[in-house]
Amino acid sequence: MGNKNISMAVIRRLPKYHRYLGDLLDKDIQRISSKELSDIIGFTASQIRQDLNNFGGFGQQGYGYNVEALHSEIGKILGLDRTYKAILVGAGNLGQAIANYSGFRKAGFEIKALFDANPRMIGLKIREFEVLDSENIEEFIQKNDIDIAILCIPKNGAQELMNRIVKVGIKGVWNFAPIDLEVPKDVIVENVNLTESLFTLSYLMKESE
Amino acid sequence: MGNKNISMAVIRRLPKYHRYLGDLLDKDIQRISSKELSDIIGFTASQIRQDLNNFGGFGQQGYGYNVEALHSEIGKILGLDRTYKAILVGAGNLGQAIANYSGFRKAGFEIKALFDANPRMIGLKIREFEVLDSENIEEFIQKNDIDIAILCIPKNGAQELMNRIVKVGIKGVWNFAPIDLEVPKDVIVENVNLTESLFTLSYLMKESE
DNA sequence: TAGATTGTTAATCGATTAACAATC
DNA sequence: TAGATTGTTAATCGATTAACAATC
Repeated sequence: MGNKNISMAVIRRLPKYHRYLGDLLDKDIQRISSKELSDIIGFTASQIRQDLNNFGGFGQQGYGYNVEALHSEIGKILGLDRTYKAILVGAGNLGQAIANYSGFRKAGFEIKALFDANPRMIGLKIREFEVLDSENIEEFIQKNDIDIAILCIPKNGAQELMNRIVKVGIKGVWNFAPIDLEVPKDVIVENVNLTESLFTLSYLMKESE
Repeated sequence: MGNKNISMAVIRRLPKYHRYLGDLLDKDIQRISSKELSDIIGFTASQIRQDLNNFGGFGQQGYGYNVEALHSEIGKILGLDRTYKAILVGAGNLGQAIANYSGFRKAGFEIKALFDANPRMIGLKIREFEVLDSENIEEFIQKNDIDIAILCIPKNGAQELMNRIVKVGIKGVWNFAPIDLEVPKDVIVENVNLTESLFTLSYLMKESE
């Protein structure tokens, strides 16, 4: 188990630090102060220093932070230095888009297979994958030591599928189904709820009129 | 301009209330107390009552809340009772998935056209849409009174496109490009950053080991 | 009426910001 | 060394939770 209790607010800022530091690296910028980073990322310098100091003293007084070192450290904190084996369930439009999404492999998530319950999808070739029958998902997970499932399925049946795959050892889920899944506490679920995002946009647009 | 200052934390819970109330409605449940809702949605009863009371006294002492009325009220608060005209830019895998996504029309967002800059995409038929040339985007926005743009494009060029469409009156953006866009303060941007979500999953999985 | 549950105020908790001594 | 900027403690701000009078 990891560090002291890091709040969710801090955790969700980490990928942003990583992205901005990557941008700086692309521009061959070698050092940056919390003040300068504040100017481009939009968090206060104080918050940036607090956030980083949850994980270690990465800076140097009078100098600031070394961009490359900090980028690499945050990468490690995010776990980008290891790999996970994943399967994707639900090979519809969204599933195919995610399967084609390359940012994935970069984060160390290797998709090993695509599954679908629809007979018309099974056997189809998508990218390097043949779509497999969801019936056989437990067997595949066990044989191939899969850690993660990406769920791009409708909410109906999602919890049942979840129960099945958790039973055979799935430890993390990237969930695009619009449902809050119940899982044992050692299983991590990260939700991407497009409808909630869209409704938020709707609210804010209404408010800004 | 809308109500008193509602915090982002509250706003992001509203779509969840709406979804759970919709589920209850489907089950023909007519009334619910903040305590019962707390049990299924996972927020405290106190928080639920605080949240709702930002917008009005929708409950009744000794009774609770009428599910149908509350669902409808939150729908109105979210702006689901009006429609917006939208275009989608970037007709790649993700763009096509979004264009096929029906939750959309339900939220009152009507996609009027798909745009792409890639000559090989232009002219393709996707669903009921022919993919149009991004070159002509300003003209289309003005002629058709478009309010919203859905951006499913790479980060390179995203800011430039943003500048162009803001100039001709776009008021909201659902942004899937992994970049924080600069916009005038009366333009709303709602980001969906898949990489940030994935990195968060990566972090949490590492931590739970 | 008695019981239930809201709406709302007050208390607590946690996150953000400010300040500054330490130190490169 | 003098100047800059961190790491960290203290102060502030905001969000969540608790409590309870109002009332259906």
